[in-house]
Amino acid sequence: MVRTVFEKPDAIALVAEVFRELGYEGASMSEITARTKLSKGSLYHFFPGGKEDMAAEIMAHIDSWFVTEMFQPLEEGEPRAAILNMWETTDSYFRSGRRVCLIGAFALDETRDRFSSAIRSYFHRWIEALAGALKRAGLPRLEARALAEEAVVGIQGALTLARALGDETIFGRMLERLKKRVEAALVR
Amino acid sequence: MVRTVFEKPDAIALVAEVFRELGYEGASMSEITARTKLSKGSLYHFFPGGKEDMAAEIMAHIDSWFVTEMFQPLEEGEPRAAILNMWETTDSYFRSGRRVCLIGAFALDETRDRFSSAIRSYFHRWIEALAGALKRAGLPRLEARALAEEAVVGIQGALTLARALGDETIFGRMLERLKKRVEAALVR
DNA sequence: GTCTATAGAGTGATAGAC
DNA sequence: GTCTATCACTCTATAGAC
Repeated sequence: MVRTVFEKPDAIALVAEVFRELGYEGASMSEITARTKLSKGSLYHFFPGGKEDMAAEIMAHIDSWFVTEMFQPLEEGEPRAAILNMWETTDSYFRSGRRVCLIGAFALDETRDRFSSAIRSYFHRWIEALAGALKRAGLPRLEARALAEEAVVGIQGALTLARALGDETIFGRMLERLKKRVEAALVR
Repeated sequence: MVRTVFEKPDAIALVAEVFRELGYEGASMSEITARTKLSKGSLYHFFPGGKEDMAAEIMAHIDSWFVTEMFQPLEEGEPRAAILNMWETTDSYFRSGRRVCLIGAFALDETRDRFSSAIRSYFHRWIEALAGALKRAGLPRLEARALAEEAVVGIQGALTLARALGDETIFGRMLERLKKRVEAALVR
């Protein structure tokens, strides 16, 4: 018997891609074992709470990645640099629109009630962090809030339409528009 | 025995609400029978192809509703009036953000491949119809395209965030912003 | 030998089809 | 209601690290 040893972070990343492609309900345990090559034994070893546990750990992992790479820089760093970093991070994380937002997808289907507080806090923090950076960069509070909301809405909407249209270019165009709008507001 | 006679359009509307709330995978046949009060016999009478047939018929029904109420007016009617009608229709159809876009939700999960051409054509026609109306209202072709794309992206993004944040106000704010932006472009 | 991680057959429940 | 397939999940056996 060949024994392949996995680490939990690897397991989280592998399972995350399956949820990302199939959604929570669509990702059956047998599909997860087939696609990840992790046996049920391994999966239940890493995630004793089963499927719900997997989804919760994956969301926590995504959330903490965004906190480190995007939210904390926006909250604490030099605002203009942090905002520029946000556009780049967003583009590369979502692979220019080819990768869906798992948390956004969970917000729309049956899963939403189970994970509602994690979903809410992720989007809330993103909007607040960006609004804070825009305010520190010189925008009035209300304008900063509105622009931040618009940016996160635009990113989510572009991800939906990129999938819906099978269009690889719409996400980049939308990001570019949002970036221009933010820059125009900051030089005024 | 009380025999309630349903018509197919009623069945479509009833089942649609279940899909809207639970997603395709989340809506099990037993949940559908429980929530719609339609027996399995009735369901298979109306939808011989089962669940997939239901989803296809529902999407076709939604699509044709949008064609009549929104796309054709945009394509053929007086453009400014049709655009104003679009904002109102959008707000009321999505119940100010409390109702999800079923076609957008289907675009994100496992369902996407099964219905990809219906999903693609719905969003494509929406963007093209709006872009056409904006062009007829006087905008240059490229600006009309960009603004139309931005509007549909914004609507989808706002629907996602309304769900994600449990916020009833974000959808209205976003619609208002999009409307203002379109009006500003048209008076320029 | 002990212990932990893995493999995967086996469980009852429930799915969708008819 | 009945059917079979598949669901999420359990459990035992065992491979490999020490």
